[in-house]
Amino acid sequence: MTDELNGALAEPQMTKPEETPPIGADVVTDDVVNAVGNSVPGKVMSESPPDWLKPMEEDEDDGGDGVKSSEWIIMKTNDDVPKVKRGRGRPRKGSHPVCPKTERIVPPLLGRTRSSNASGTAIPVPDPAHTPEALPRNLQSINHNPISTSEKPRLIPISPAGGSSLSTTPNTEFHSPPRLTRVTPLSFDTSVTQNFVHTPAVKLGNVSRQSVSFTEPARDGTELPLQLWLCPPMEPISPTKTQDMFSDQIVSSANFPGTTLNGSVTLKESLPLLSECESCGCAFPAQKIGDVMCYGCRPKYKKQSPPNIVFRKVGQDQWEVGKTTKKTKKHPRKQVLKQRPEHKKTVKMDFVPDGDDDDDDDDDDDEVVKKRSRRMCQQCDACLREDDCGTCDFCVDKPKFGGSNKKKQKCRLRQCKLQSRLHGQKGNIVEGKRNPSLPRRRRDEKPKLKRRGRPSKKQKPRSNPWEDDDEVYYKDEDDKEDLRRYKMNGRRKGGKRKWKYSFKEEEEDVFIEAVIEEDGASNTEENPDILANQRSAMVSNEMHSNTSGLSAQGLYYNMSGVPAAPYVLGSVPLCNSNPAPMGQVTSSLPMADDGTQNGFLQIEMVRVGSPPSHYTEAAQDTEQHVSEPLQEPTPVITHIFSLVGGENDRDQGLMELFTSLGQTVLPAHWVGVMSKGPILQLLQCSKISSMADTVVQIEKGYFYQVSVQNQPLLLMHAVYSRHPTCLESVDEVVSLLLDLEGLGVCQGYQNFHMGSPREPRMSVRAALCDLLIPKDEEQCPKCTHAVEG
DNA sequence: GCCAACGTTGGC
DNA sequence: GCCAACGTTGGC
Repeated sequence: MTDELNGALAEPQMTKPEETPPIGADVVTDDVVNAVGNSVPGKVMSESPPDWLKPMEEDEDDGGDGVKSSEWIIMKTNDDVPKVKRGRGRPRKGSHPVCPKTERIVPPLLGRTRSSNASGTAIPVPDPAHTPEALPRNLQSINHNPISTSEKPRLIPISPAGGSSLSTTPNTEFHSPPRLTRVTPLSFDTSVTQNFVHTPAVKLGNVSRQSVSFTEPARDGTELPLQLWLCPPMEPISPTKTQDMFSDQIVSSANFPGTTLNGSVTLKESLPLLSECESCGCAFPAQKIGDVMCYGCRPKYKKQSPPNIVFRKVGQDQWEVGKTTKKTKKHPRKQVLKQRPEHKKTVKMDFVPDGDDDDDDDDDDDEVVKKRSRRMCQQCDACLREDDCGTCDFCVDKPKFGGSNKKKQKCRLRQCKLQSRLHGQKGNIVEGKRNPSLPRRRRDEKPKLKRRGRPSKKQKPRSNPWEDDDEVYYKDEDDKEDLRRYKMNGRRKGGKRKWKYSFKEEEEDVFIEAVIEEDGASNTEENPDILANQRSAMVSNEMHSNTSGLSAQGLYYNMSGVPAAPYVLGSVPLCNSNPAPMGQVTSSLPMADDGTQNGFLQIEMVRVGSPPSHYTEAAQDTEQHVSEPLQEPTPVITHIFSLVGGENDRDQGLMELFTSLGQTVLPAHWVGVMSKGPILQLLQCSKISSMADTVVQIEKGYFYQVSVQNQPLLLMHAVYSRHPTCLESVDEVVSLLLDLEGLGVCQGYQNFHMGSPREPRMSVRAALCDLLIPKDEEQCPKCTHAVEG
């Protein structure tokens, strides 16, 4: 996934459509000689495979299992006071005590779901807000077939020779990131939930963009398009309520450490819901006022299962149930209650002495007890996720996905966001209060006889960590080249700016979270409490079912501006897990090029249906920390503001037009982007728009070009005749956009002569396809004739 | 400091 | 014994 992003980002600069090779997994090319010459590429792009070609809905097991009682174990201290302590060891699936699993994700045909229905005596206490019934959307489509999930995992179909993971093969569908099926652990605000109906990604997520033809924007009964239309670009729809919630340090209701949209960012403000554990000193996500201990240290009296084990002390730390006592091999004092009633009545205690315990190694025990849970906050959606994505590098490394198990790491989508976040702040946390998820060898720790970790051997040179992904995802040289180009942008050798990507998933959206780290030159970094070196961008998902154009293009447009220097302004939502090119755009934010903000990227993720926020001030604040607002579900839109200077690409006229467009209410979901060239691009970012794949590029001299799915609209197209040759004013631009909104994309025709009968039949287009046709038509005359011919 | 690699551990 | 993945190590 990341690599696909990389590839999308790797485009060094904006190119004209005819120069842009088709990008997308659902695109096939046909070597049809183009008779028009230069104005039309020699390849005809086809539409995405129709829905009937796509794989069946992914499987899902019952998903109804709840907390395992063994996860919460009865502790006994020397005082004979039973305590409840969370079990050590690898967290078992479906065992989260706070937020019982309600759904799970199974990568299509990839996810192997381990049995998670082990008997447990604890009765999960489902949060009503977490139950599927509370979901604002229908979960029927994401129910999984338990039969299928019991199958052994299938190997990831490697891209065929000569084809990259981006290329179009039916198998690439199987690479598609899993559609999120898990219920967000966040508390649903009813009003907010209702607002989600504005989100096309939610309501119409599975609707093929090509099959949706709207004669009016709000066919689904929501007022989304109108509302968005009325929402000026200067006011991105952003949860002001969230801002208010974070405006002070009062922990309100969210379960998650949210991110603040506020400008000033201190450590606590950047993680406004983090509190400091009184027990271990670690930062932890407070759930309510008064939470003083982290999840691991907090007693779980309310959650404990009824005791069903009789303990008998047989040693200093050994507690026995039944006949045998199995001592731990390596860590006699680091024992975990292990309930295996069926065959081994062995109990190992997760022994956490209380304050009166005479064990002089309390600290060790505490540390050990938390070891296994250090990496999990147990509350974020990543921790709650139970299935591997099957596509990240760690998943690919897994043997079940055909990997070599070198990395032995958890799926990226399942890696705790909080811990990841804290990890990024460890430098700002004073010693002694650092995050316990960050293991550190003690100075006085004796080296073990047998060294762990990587053996001291010469490794093959590895330029950077992404190289591994390179090997995984990019099977042809073109893609590798893309990746290399991305690397140049993404992680400069000079070290001034570095991009890090992590996966993020919320609701049906799976994102790549891009974090830019400034290695210097940031005065905000001098403040240890300011996390100015991290700026998050919710970039995109759908790395595998990337589409022909706009998804990648949108990515490119946005991200390329960061290291390169265009003026990337506006919100470009990048798609959700549905195979649509783009997500939903609610607004755009043109910003003046401010030299004082040189070098910063500012990004804000905006939710559809949320009240608008006011950007004017925030945009001026270079310390604004923006990232995923975990406290609310359904992130759909991001704002990416590049403040990088770009004098070379400055074109006064285009900039003026760009600025004017930013001050104008453009037709819904159209976003202006200034890119290198300079080229002013107008993107239709709504995936449900018939113009989802359409880009209008205005170059110097205001000449413009329309491209659809990376193919230029032929100059003979009637659209050009209806508008002036140059779009010099906002009115002309808007007029064009409105005109385009009345059009749809030609669906092409199915070529029944292609491939074997077993292969999916792809739609292709005639060489001179009109691309844009009236909405009520499916094919342009050329494609119609091609069928008849 | 990051991270690939891998020993190791817990769950099953 | 297998699997998942945590924690550690050392190369870079």
